[in-house]
Amino acid sequence: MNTPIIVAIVEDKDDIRQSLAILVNGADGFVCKQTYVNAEDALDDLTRYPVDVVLMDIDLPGMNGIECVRLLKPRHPDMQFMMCTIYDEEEKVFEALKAGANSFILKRSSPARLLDAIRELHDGGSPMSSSIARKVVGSFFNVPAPAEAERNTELDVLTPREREILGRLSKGYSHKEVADELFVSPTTVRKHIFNIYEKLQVHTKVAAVNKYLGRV
Amino acid sequence: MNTPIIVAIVEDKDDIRQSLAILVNGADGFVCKQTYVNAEDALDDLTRYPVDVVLMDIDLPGMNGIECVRLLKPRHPDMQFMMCTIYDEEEKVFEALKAGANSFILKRSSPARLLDAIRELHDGGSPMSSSIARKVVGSFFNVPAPAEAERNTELDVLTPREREILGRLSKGYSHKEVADELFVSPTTVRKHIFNIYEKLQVHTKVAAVNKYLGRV
DNA sequence: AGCTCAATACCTCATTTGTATGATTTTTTC
DNA sequence: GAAAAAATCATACAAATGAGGTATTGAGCT
Repeated sequence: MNTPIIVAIVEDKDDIRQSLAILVNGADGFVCKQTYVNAEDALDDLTRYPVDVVLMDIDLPGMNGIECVRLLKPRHPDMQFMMCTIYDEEEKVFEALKAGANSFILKRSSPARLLDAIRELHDGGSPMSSSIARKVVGSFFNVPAPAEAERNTELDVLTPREREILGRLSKGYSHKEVADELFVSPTTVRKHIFNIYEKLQVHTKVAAVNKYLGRV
Repeated sequence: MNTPIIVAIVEDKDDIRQSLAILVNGADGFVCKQTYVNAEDALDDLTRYPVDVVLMDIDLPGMNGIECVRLLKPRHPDMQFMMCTIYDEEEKVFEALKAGANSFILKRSSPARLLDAIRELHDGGSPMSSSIARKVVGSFFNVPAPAEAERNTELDVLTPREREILGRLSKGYSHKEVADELFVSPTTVRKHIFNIYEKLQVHTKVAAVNKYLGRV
């Protein structure tokens, strides 16, 4: 390794901060000489002496980690911020990303994964714990978030064919359009739809589609 | 051991497809019995026989992988799609995620990383190669709420009354039910709905509701 | 004072849809 | 191989819907 990646750590809990520092310093290609127990100290010091990567705890006494990033990022756009948190709270994730954080990982990640992540971050990537990535992807693109295992079990009572038809109804297709696309008679489609209504306990397309898209 | 994760592979190149299948089947807790050389076959078969996780190549002959996801995802919201690609092209990433893809990894990922990713995906995460995550994060605050802004402008052409009525349609109400609730005649409601259709350029309730709920 | 637009309301017509009943053929499952 | 489930199609009727046009009222703007 030629020049090592210079890392700073902002974390109020002594044991975690020291473990992280030991981990980073013990690994080849990484150096951590700057650690801070609060955001105010970090802000002051990192403004003057920037580093490559900052591991930033979110929940800090006084100013929180997100606010600290918001202030530091504009001053040193090249400095990469990796938010470290215990919980993948949705709001915090977005707030942090908007503030300019580049990466977001859960503290329960393995040491090896953490070091990988630091390197990826330094190389221009945005490593994220996958559960956090799900939130980002889901909300940003308005994708129906299935996530939970206990989602619409109601739809399980539908047959594959019924789901197929319902999928097309959800796009605003008429009976006839569905029939044409599936190469069956409109009567058949209507029969299927009728069966779907019975199973889902609804009486209109919109209501059925709402259930289908989990909008109930 | 618990139930294995059922995986399907859509990939036109024989060697890659077979390697992937061997990798998946060779690992503990994974099973892959369904592989497809094109999107059309996958679409047809997976509609009827859904699996847990689909590894989807983007560049396929005929229909591409993104289009395939767009069609399959609404039918089986629980099915998880992992896009596999060689390049991290920005547009494709967004397009795929908007289409409903849950995960996005580069083909050069290691076998171990791939298997990890499949498991994380199945557990509700959205594993992404960090270079791809960077693009997602980047656009996150570059373009402040693009989807919402776009959706809103479309709905802005509607009058408050029209939005009120559309909101009730989105709950599956009939003309008459809306009329009763708003204390106006059904004819009026129909006129409003007609105007809404004209403004939103649609011809059915479901299509209008889709626009209203930003599911276009 | 004149203009525009939203909201209200009615009429007509053709089409779509929801409901019901019944039947045949595949496919799945036991 | 029999039973159950799914998919197919037909006919029929009443209600809901989509597409046109027309008209009155009141609010807001110039």
